[in-house]
Amino acid sequence: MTKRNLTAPRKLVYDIVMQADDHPTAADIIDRLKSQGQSVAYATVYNSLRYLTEEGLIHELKLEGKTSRYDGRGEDHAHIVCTSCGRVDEVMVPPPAEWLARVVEESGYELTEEQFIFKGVCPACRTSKQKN
Amino acid sequence: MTKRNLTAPRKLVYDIVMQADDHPTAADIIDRLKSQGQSVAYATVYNSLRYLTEEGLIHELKLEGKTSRYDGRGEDHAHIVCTSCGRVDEVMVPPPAEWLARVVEESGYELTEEQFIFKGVCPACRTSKQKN
DNA sequence: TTTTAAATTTAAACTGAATCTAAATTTAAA
DNA sequence: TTTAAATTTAGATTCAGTTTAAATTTAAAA
Repeated sequence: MTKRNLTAPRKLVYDIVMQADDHPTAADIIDRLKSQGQSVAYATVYNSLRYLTEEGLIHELKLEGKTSRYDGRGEDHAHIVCTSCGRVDEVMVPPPAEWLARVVEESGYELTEEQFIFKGVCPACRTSKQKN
Repeated sequence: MTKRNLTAPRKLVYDIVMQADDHPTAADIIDRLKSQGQSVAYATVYNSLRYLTEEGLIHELKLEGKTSRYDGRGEDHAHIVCTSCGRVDEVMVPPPAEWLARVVEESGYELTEEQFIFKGVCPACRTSKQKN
């Protein structure tokens, strides 16, 4: 009758995401649970990820492809994806508040979320390519 | 032996995207081709969309869900999605160049593309909801 | 406590967007 | 022409994610 919150499987999933220093997919999370000897059903992982995202405990990222990735860092922030090696980095420079204000003004929307994705070539790939 | 460019099916797909004033999915494009009496294979539409995207003639948008949408407007620009009705609007206020410069500086990446997605509640949904 | 009903977890089937394959076709240039 | 590379096609395949219905767990009332 009462909504439950951080149930056991949800906590397991949450801990995996928080411990990760990359941006794991649902499949990654299942793998890591398995290698810890934990068994959580496929659908439960997805349900848990949806729950955790709705609660704002983690963030869902739609970067390349159809697979969502998850990020446990507290504050919302932009990401940058290397188109050459697929590496994902955090962008810790926040967007200017003034720009956001203008977007709200111009669109008439009430903003609830922003998702900023940059794409480019990371330093390592740039040097390894030398030319162009 | 030579790379072909705007082949017949690619042109058909391109025209559909350019004529659209919404952001059609691949399935939308196939429907519109059919209703014009044109027949283009499913895979060809995807191949054409990939080609057109790589050439920079159109833009691929990953908004909600797993389905890509396509946009024929020339300049790259941000989008805003209504979480209530699903409506998608263009955001014509460009991000401050100074912010982008700082992102380049901080990340060390060479930027090739930006994808900015705002989410929120559109004016129509806000008024229809009245409260909160 | 015990009972009850709602919420959650589970395994397995299903969905649907996108990719892959191999064959057929088209095209550019020799 | 002839040839070889590029493209199109239909259909099979993949795979992330959702749905289903049954089993389980839980909170709170009795």
